[in-house]
Amino acid sequence: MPPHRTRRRIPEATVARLPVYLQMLVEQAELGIDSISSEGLAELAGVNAAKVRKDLSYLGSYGTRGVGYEVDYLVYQIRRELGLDHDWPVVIVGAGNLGQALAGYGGFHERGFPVAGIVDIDPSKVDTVVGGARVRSLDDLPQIVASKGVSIGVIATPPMAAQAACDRLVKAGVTSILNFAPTVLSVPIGVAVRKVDLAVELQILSYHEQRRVNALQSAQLHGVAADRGRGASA
Amino acid sequence: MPPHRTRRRIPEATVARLPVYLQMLVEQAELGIDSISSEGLAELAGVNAAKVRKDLSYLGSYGTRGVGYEVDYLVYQIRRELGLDHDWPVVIVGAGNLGQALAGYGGFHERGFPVAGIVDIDPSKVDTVVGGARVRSLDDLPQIVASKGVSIGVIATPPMAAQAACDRLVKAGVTSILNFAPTVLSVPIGVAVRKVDLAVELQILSYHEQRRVNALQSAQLHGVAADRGRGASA
DNA sequence: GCAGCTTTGTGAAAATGTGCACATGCGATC
DNA sequence: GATCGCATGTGCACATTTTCACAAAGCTGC
Repeated sequence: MPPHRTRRRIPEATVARLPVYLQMLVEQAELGIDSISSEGLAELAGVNAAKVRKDLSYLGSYGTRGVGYEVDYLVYQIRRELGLDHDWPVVIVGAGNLGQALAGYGGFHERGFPVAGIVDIDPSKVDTVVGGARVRSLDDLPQIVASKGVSIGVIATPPMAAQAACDRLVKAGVTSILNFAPTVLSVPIGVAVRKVDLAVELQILSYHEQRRVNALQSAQLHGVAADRGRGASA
Repeated sequence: MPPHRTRRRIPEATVARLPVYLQMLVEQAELGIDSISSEGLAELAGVNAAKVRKDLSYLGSYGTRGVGYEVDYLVYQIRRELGLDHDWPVVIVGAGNLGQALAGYGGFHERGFPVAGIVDIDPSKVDTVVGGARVRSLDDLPQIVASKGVSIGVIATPPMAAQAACDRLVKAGVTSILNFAPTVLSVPIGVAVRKVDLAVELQILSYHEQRRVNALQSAQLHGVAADRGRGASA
């Protein structure tokens, strides 16, 4: 048997939930729990138990019927599947408000994504120290990426500069990008991009607030009491 | 006809894309463009043209066949549907790294979400000034929410404190929550929650990096040249 | 007013994701 | 070592989302 066969592809929706399971499992492990049922994990993760079982079944049959899953082993398997059995250094482009907060955010290193460097195009920011890291010039990007083996870049620039930052990251050899700028990036095929847009999140909430208001008005008009709204959505 | 009939429900996937369209449309408007086709908008937003048309069709028939959509009018309609025809003040709980960055991030106010206040439980942080706002005590939360008409809360606390922060927000009358802590919040029915977990985003990218590596190894083993990887995903 | 070109709006099909329900298999107990 | 209870793993039906393909409709020029 080959040491690591390329397994059947895992559905994207499942990939997005695995990190949440992982988080919960690690917490349980720290509490000394060594076995957990799909139902227990489902409750912690805020999803349906059947979904947990189906998700985990993509990894293989790692549960024991009548018992549940061994926490440590599951942690190991999810980590392996997500490629978290080693660190992935990241480089941050943009040392503004957000970039500095990210660089100073301990959670990155703690969860396997040490900050290999933070760069900015503005010479007045270069050599200042934020979150324990010295800001370096954008021109040092290729050198940082190559020497530290970085494959993930984080864009925390103003929107206008995001595409340029992206291009330089890609040219330097980065193959995955986390984009905080409210911009659609264009990248060559083979480069993965994920976008986090804080304003978009708020606007989605705004939509739900708006509906709530409309529903209330409508209920008053028609003398109805209901509006169950929407429950929590992870 | 009532002034604003409660329209057919818009699919969640569409709601999540409308803010992106809006962003692109506003940019086009600023460039002086006053008409755009579904194909043009699709390219800007990084999606498929059919999807744009279907998404917009949930708002109503606001396009002109053979011509396209009038940018200004579409901006108006999307804004109205998302409830962005007025501001939604937000309150931030947690004045750590992230909370401070969020308070100082101009994009919120600019896009209709002024920061009505930032609170922290730590007395040593209270009364310090971050991003132009004075940090206030967590105990002032009800007063801030009531006086400023806040309905959206942002949680930027450490994970351990997130559920407590959430409970206090809900008790103060907040009905939508944006959670940056890596925790699953439990809220009463009718309260909307969205979660942004930076580490989760990185872990999803890690999965794709991992697959890339596996695919490369596998290709080498079998003498194959391919690995088209995954293109950009918004 | 009609022909031709363009682009919307939308049924219908395909793909993806979710949740139920239950057969299967494992451990415990006697 | 046979029986029982319990939780996994999965087939299947249903729901949601995406994509295709095309008729309907508007604008232009003759």
